Amino acid sequence: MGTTQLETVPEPKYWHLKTVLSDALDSEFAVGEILPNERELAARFGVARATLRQALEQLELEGRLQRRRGVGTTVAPPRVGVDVGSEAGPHTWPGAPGDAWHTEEHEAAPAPAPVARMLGVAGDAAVHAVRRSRTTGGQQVASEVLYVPTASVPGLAADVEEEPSGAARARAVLRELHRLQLAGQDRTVELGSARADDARRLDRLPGAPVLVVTTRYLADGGTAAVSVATYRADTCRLSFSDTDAVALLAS
Amino acid sequence: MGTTQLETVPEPKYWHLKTVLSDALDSEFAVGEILPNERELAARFGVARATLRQALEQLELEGRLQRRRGVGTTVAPPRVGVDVGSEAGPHTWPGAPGDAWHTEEHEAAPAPAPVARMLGVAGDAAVHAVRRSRTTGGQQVASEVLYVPTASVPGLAADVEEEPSGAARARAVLRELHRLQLAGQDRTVELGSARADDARRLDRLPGAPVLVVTTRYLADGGTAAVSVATYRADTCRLSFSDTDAVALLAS
DNA sequence: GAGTGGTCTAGACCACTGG
DNA sequence: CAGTGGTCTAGACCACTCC
Repeated sequence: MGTTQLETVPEPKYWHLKTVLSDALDSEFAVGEILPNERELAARFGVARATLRQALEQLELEGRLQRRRGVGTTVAPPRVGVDVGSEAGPHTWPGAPGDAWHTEEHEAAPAPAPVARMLGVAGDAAVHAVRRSRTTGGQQVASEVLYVPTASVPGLAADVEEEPSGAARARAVLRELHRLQLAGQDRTVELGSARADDARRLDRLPGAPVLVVTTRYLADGGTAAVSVATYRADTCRLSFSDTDAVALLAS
Repeated sequence: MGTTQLETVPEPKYWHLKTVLSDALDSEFAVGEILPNERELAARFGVARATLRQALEQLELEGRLQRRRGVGTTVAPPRVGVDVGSEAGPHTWPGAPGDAWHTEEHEAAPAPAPVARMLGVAGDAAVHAVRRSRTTGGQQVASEVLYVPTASVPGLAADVEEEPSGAARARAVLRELHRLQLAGQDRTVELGSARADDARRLDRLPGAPVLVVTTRYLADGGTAAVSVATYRADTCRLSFSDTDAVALLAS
């Protein structure tokens, strides 16, 4: 037979396409530049649009491309590193002076089931939900909800609920939380997909990939609060530098 | 007009389908159970198979489902938490006694460009590449390559290169690395897609979503080694517990 | 060989952005 | 309004697993 190669694993078209595009991105395009539209790219490579889109999806997942409906596909800047491990020194409460977040909203509502379990409260018990957001370089990169059981803020004046501004109520909850002695914290990171509300806030479509950082704040031998922060997975690189290392690099 | 609802945002079919399936998964299926095949599910919901697949993809990304070619779609167990922050106590070298990894292979080759930059070596300079793997509950969850510049292991006997067993060579490199004083480390986490070789090792298809953990090991005021570990994003939840917190919870 | 998920096609229409 | 990416369809064939 005339077979010149033993094709042990026939590479899918979209996979090959991805590497070709990736190389082209490195050599022929500048950050922010607009690519030809999908119909033209598909024609140029001789594939169906769906196949081309499969390759673009991968590249977007890797943070190489940014696609926006009605606009086009652009070359994405390198991912930004966002500090998660030592925002304002280790072992500080959220909302401590100098942290990277903007306090936005407050609501009293039941926590999601897994969070309620971590807090050790009933699934239908109302807790304080403080929403915060984080921006880097003018871009919104994360959206967070901090769940604080009422038991963690016993001194909170009842009349703050009357306060019309959500941000003011939120700050009051944080202030009260800071009275507790923080004993430690405990973080997990996992992949998720953006719910509709987070997606809107992060300027993405529902289902967009996000990195979910769940932090448990420990005090008094129990869990005093839990925060769930969702970061844009396409544009962010989470950084967990330990403080010794940071000092060392700076020196 | 007779419009009963203001449809501000018409929900895509696959998105609605996802929530329906997600609820069904919670209430009607047990972990490990096999779902009806894609053609039947599509018919049952009255959508094209591609649309059904879009919903399944999302659920797989969230770790709710597991799909295997030639076998079927099964309900996935909850994600396993894998400790990344304090494997064998903080500030220990990789390969220290008691860590969670299995040392497998060694190769002398140039490091990828970004790693070479971090190490401060030329892009084409050969470095030691030590491959390790990590399993949890019989399942391979991560695959790692540790890059060690020759300058970090000056005492390494030249004749280890003759050693036929890759694992033995790898262990020799680690042993020599442990002679250095570890000053600190610095970690980042980002989303990536599995390259062909990692995909095979992790029993996934190329392009599968992975969490890439890059660790920089600092010694002597510089970067002594860099490790790049890829974790299965569908089955893993990375945990960065600080040691105080662990002690507190155990007590 | 039968049945599964994975890839691919060629088309259509929709939602959104911008001039 | 024209042009973009996002959704959806109905079909085909392929690669893989297991009996």
